[in-house]
Amino acid sequence: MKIRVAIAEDNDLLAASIEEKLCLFTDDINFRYRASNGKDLLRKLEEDHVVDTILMDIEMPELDGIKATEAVAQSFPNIKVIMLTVFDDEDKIFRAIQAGANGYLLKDETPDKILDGIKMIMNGGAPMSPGIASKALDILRNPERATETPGKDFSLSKRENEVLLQLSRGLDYNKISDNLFISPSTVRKHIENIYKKLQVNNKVQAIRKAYKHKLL
Amino acid sequence: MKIRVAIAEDNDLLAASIEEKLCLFTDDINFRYRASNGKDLLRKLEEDHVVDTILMDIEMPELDGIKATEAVAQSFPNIKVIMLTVFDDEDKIFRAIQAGANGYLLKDETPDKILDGIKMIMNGGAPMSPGIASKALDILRNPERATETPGKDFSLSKRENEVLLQLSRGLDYNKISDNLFISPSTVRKHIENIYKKLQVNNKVQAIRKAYKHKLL
DNA sequence: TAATCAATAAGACATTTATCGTATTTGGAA
DNA sequence: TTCCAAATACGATAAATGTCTTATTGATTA
Repeated sequence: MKIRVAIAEDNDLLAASIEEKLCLFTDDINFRYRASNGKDLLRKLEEDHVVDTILMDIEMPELDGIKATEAVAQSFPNIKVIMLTVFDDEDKIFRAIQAGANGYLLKDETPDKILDGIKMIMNGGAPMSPGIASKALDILRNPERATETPGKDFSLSKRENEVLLQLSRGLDYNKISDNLFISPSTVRKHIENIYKKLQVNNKVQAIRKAYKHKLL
Repeated sequence: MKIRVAIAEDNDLLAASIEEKLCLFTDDINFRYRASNGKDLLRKLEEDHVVDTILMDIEMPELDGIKATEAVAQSFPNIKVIMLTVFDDEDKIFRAIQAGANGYLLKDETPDKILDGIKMIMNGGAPMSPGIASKALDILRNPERATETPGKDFSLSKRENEVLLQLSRGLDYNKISDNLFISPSTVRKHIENIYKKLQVNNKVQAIRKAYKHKLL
């Protein structure tokens, strides 16, 4: 079966050229659609998420490739993301991988290398341009660098932390309000504020994020 | 302020005697109520959870002290539980502590020791009869023993595990159904079955339990 | 002193969840 | 081959949750 691919790239010419080259090169690939930015991509995925791999540019208006990758990994864990970009600095690589990218190729890669990458990623591999791979290893050698993500400060208030703790125990609003001696309305408001601060919109996501950032 | 105490004990005479002795002995204690079994206790707590400490017997009809302790720790994490019982075998001690008991006293303890225990527990201590304490240490010395709880087999099916994984990522039913290519109804049914098998009744509890037992 | 912020509380509304019951299909075990 | 568990699916209903708005109080700070 053909591998279904989508591409997120704001430069029309470049997107068309990649698409064209890949299609000329093989017929193992089924190009589903192209999005011109992260927001566009997410919108299209909501309608038609039946895609195996996304070629993702980093620099895009509206919503950049890293944030988009984060959203894709969150909502569609089955979809593999290959960053396809001109940037090769450690920071970008690191952040892309943290966001959930499964591969990282440079745009000057030849079409057959890109095709290899797509196939590799479908087999659970992690395609990377040579330069990228070694930088990735550099990052791995310095675990302090990798440890800088957690411990982020969302400045939850004391009360919010208490509520969060109770939330994480699986209690509902009423039980929490009983335990903290405040009204259910207040519990709701606290939770609403917690969601805003953590940028999530349900309990499980809040707890996950809190764990990840060592708030729990 | 007086310490509010409840007692769960199926033997009328014994319960009355403990209550009487403690009240005679001091006026630091405010006896709220007595329950004659675990179910009764939980019912009374639902109405009036404003209790600081519960003296809990292990052997009780309807719902035993260990299960009741589990339920209390789950729903009212603020309430401290002191097991007050004649059993001193390692297994009971271990399971009581696992269930969330904060102290473990033998029934032949003198009233003033019990009173000490109640005060100690309110200060974050862990009152234990001497024999119990050393057995508790024995258990701690054998971590394998302590590790026997997890890894329990809830025999979730393959599909149920997949659903559980998605649940743990904070996805809602629709997203999960998209990702697994099944209808939302089916996702709901799977989750219903997961809840039954894990004996929980919401997402967060399911995820907690799954983590605890290494299903995730 | 005025401006903020944390904590409290409530109402309204749409959406999501949790719990039932019921039913069909399918692959493997007895 | 019959039986069963697992996976699929739908409907109904009540409860819980998520989102928004508005408002009061007390503490802190600019």
